[in-house]
Amino acid sequence: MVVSEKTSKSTRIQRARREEILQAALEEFSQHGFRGASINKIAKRADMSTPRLLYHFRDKEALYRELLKSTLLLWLGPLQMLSDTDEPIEEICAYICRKLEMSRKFPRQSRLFAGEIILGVPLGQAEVFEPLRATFESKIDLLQSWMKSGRIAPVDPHHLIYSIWATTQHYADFAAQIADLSPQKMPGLYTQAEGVLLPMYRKYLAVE
Amino acid sequence: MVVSEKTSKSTRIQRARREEILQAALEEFSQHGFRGASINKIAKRADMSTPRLLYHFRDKEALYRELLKSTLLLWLGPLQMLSDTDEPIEEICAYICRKLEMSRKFPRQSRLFAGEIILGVPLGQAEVFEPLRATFESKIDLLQSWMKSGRIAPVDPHHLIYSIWATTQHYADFAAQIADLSPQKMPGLYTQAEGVLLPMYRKYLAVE
DNA sequence: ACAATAACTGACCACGTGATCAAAAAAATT
DNA sequence: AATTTTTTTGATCACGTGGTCAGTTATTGT
Repeated sequence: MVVSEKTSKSTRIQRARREEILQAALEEFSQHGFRGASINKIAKRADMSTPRLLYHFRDKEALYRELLKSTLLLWLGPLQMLSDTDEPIEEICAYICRKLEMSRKFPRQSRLFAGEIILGVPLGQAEVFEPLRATFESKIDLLQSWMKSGRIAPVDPHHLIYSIWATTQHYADFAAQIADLSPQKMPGLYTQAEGVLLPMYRKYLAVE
Repeated sequence: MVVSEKTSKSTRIQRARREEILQAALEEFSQHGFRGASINKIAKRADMSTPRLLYHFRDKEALYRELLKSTLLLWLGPLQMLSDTDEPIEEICAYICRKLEMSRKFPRQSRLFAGEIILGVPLGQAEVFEPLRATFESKIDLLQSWMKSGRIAPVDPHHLIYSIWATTQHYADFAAQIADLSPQKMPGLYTQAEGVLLPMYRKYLAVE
């Protein structure tokens, strides 16, 4: 029987193999994008034959889709944690820190996500962004409420979030460039980044 | 005779065909990265046969390399224009505007460049960043001189530039995401972006 | 222990890939 | 007009791609 049909019962051996495959797939897809990646090479990386891989995942797209799904969840985590508080500026700073930590800890996932958006859309773009939309819009509302009550400076909330995404993800997505141009080596970079970004947003959002 | 050998004499027909090919190649490479792109499809896009394309460019890599070279030059332009002045903050704001305009006018080039850095490095990364390094470091020096003379607030100049790159390029590279999440449609977005970014950097760099 | 099912293998397929080459057509040079 | 050189074509190549399938081995529940 084919794996994907009986969704409920999944053997531990299934879970194990799938995990190995996903690990290898993350490496390949994040390095070459959907079209540039090869399931043969993914199989080789996971130390198994291609048919064996295809026994656990129906096809290339199913594998990619699953990987992207979990990545999106990971990506969304820090944003979901953003919640109402008395000190919204510190809450936003905490969000920035979480995003920076994501870049540091999961650079491949960040690049996979970036690749999916930058490169042409292999699977329907709506499907990818749909779960993001709801969370995003609720947080936009939250920011606006903070602005209306005068707890942070009034700023276009959409672009505020875009700029936070941009600056934080940049350290994972463009790591190669940054590594080449920075005198400091990678570990210290993230502390420096915090040192620049946090004061910037504190100043920007402070209401005098 | 093969085209690439006689570098000096290039027929007008050569220039014309090469331009057509480069145009099609930009489309393909920016959408799928180096490995994901196909010279057959590039040829089809340029409305010619594959051998014909390969008569004008030795191989896939030569085509990609040339495209990337000109893209890097384009990318570098705005940075090179950054020069010493009495009002360094306005100079930096002008740089931000130039970068935003690049994102608006040349999104495919921006994505090509991003793809080259994010995805694994097909050609030597050093080769790509080498011409960037010199300009970058000289501008770092310029920023530091402004800080020492107290004309802008003292901030890590490297990360300052990274953040500008990130926020401005983001609008081209992640256009799909932004288009999906923004209520406003594309033309107005860049004006809004300016409205957010310029005040932010003005506040951040202002010396009270 | 034994049947049933899950997990895996090796051979194989059609197709797209990047690339080559001899020969023909078109342009440029004389 | 004749000749050389540039440009283009069609056929062809070896190879890697995503994917299938019949048959074999391992694992599981009874």
